[in-house]
Amino acid sequence: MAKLQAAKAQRTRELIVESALALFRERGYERTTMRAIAETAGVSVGNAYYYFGSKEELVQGFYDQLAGDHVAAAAAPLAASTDLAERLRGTLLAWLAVAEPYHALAGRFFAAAAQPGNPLSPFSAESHAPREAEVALYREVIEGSSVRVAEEVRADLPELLWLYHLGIVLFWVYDTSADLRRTRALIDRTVPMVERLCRLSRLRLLRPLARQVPQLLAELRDQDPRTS
Amino acid sequence: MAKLQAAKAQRTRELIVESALALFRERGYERTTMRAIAETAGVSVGNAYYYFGSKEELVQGFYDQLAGDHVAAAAAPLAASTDLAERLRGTLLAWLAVAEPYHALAGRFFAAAAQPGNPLSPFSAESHAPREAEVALYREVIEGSSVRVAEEVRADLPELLWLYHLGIVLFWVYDTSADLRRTRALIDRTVPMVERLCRLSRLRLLRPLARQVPQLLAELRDQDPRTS
DNA sequence: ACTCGTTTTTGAACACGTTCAGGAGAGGAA
DNA sequence: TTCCTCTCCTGAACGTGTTCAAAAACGAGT
Repeated sequence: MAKLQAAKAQRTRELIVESALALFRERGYERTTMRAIAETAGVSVGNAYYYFGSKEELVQGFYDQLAGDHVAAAAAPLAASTDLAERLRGTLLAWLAVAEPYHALAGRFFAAAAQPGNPLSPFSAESHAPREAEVALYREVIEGSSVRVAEEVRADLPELLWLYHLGIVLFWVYDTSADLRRTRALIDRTVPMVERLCRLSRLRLLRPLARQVPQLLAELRDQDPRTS
Repeated sequence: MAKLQAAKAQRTRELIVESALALFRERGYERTTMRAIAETAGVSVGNAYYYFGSKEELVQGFYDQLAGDHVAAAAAPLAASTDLAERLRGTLLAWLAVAEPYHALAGRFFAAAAQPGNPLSPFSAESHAPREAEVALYREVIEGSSVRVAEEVRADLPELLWLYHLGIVLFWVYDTSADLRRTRALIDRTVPMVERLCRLSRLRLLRPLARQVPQLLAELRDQDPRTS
């Protein structure tokens, strides 16, 4: 059966990503060699390149894993409350916990992602899967809450929250404060603002503004070459 | 005389930077090898490494040259008007013209600079010289204008304008529109806003806000490891 | 069981950034 | 001139990311 072979290939692939991430965490990105990754995974260098086009492409595997871990870690806070602010805060803090071991690597990864057209960009076609996972998570954050948002923004709100999440991540990348105090402060300060914005979106006064949101998003989407 | 030797060394140094930049423009950063740079400059690879610690350090030379060219190119518009908006616009457009040949490289350079702690960051100690040249240029933009700004921000305004300049540059890096139409539009749209802010800074009503500016700048300065 | 095409794996080879032990040359002191 | 020292320069060698031709493993059809 072809199933068995495919499963073994999948396992090899995972083994390589796992080895890479472990070594990255241990020694950092630059000081981890492809030879070391291959050896740790018990495969040849060439085999690693069969699955991943480059060393940087291994980071894509990191994104996938991180998104998965985030969804799993957010389950507890999401089960605990229907208050939008609490759900949002819990989800962001869950990400912080999950990403913590990679904080030292984040600068290197972010720098690569910052390059226009780089596949590691969270907006790239290559990042489609983890991006959709995150957006779906934020959809869950909203839909499981007691807040009702304006019709005009409902469809786009999950994506907007994900962009907000990206903003927090950007701050986190540069945050060298002990125990990420400054990032936590940013979350605590901004989550209530976001929640209030969601609530107020239904106010008649703000409807015209709300109506502009999808347009703005559409315009932004035209700028980068993301497929989805 | 030691002067002669030093002059020759300086010339070699320049030769290497010039060769590097020419090749970077021609083939891009990655596809330019240190061997090619050395050969074009007529020196050995080791000699290039005598002057520059790494390939990336050559980019520092690019910053220096760019800042110098920018100051030179801004002289004409600065001589032509005392209107702050025109002076600012002229200075920004001069930068656009000077930087144009490097637009394709900018993404790569920016990505490196985005890495926390990277010497290529415009805020780093290593970028001190070009940063000061740019800040001085914006001081000239203000002081040669007819606008009088509030006492509270006068000292910091050149640096603030430089930060505004950096914002434009960031946009420019990602701008793929024909003839940089979108960046030009951004300049045209924001220059009047900046000018108005400068004028209004003397309004009694805005003084308390103006007073917070130096504090905010000081706080920001604490965040990054820049020396000056 | 044999064959054939496909997927997976190997490891040597290559190109490039970087290092280093040492050589060449200039300037100053005797 | 001769010697010393310091700056400038050389090119071979090393480590690392990446490629590639060939082998091995696998699955399906006969």
